[in-house]
Amino acid sequence: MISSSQLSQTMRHFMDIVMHHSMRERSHLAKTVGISMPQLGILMQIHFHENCGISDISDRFDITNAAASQLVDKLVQNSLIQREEDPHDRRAKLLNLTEKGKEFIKQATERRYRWVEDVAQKLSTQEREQVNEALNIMTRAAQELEAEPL
Amino acid sequence: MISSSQLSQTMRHFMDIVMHHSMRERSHLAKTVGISMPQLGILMQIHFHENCGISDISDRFDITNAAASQLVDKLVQNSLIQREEDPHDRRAKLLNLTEKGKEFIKQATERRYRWVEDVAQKLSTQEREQVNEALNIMTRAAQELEAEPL
DNA sequence: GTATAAAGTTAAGCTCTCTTAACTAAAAAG
DNA sequence: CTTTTTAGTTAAGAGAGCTTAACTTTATAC
Repeated sequence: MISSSQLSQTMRHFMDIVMHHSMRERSHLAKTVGISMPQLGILMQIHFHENCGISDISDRFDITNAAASQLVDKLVQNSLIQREEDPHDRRAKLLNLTEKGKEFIKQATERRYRWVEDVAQKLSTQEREQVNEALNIMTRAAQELEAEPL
Repeated sequence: MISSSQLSQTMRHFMDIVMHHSMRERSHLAKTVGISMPQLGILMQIHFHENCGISDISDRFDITNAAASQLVDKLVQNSLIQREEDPHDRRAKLLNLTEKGKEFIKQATERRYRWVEDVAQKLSTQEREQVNEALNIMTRAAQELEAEPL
């Protein structure tokens, strides 16, 4: 029987590899499209959390509202996101990806997709089955955790 | 039977979550210790590739040798890494973590460890077994891929 | 053995991020 | 209805990263 901490070890190892690879992709991508890493971070945040506001961003990245506002402004000027007034609270803003922004995220994801495809290619049919099931289990667990109160 | 692209989809989804979480941890960590994100990236790179040189870093992050040299210098001044001459090629440098640097990486990993522990906690015994096996398969595949010629 | 290439460093200057401080406007509280 | 929070913006300035350009030192090529 496997312990919870043994599994953590395995996960940690795998995550290290994923992170190491993703970071490279990420900086390379940002560079080719002429967008900075902080801006890319915000773009991803908006991708994950639609209709989020400036404060959500400053919270997430641990920066001031002023900084968040300025970075968001650059993305707006780049037509990657749109910033509209929240009808329910006219102080707040609703940030969302534009079509161009969605296209960008799609391209970004495609890049990583290629690496993932390569990894999947190295597996046997049976292994794929196994891995697929396991990842679904983990994804569900991670999402449940995310949904819990902080 | 599962297709290779179906599996990729699952992997991609999982990776998104891992990335999203890791990025938060990473920037938060960098901030609390007073180190910049680019510097943290280099620290991780040296952690993964011992005895690497300045050029390896400029290649990896797609920056000039000058930039890499300057960033490395800050880490050296911070006693997080050491920079010594390569005895086999006296132009080159061998970059490695100091004890302080290793301790830092350890702490950094511990932080993520906690999240991973939480995810593992949500699984049943049987699921853990399953996930563990699958991650080992993926890790092996990813490492084989990494070892191949670029 | 001279010429060329490679590995790193240093300095000057540009750009970007981020902070503080002062501000506007809307919502909540009293 | 006035006061106080809350959400966000703007401007000025400090600090960090990164680039180009000029340079040193060591290895490689002819």
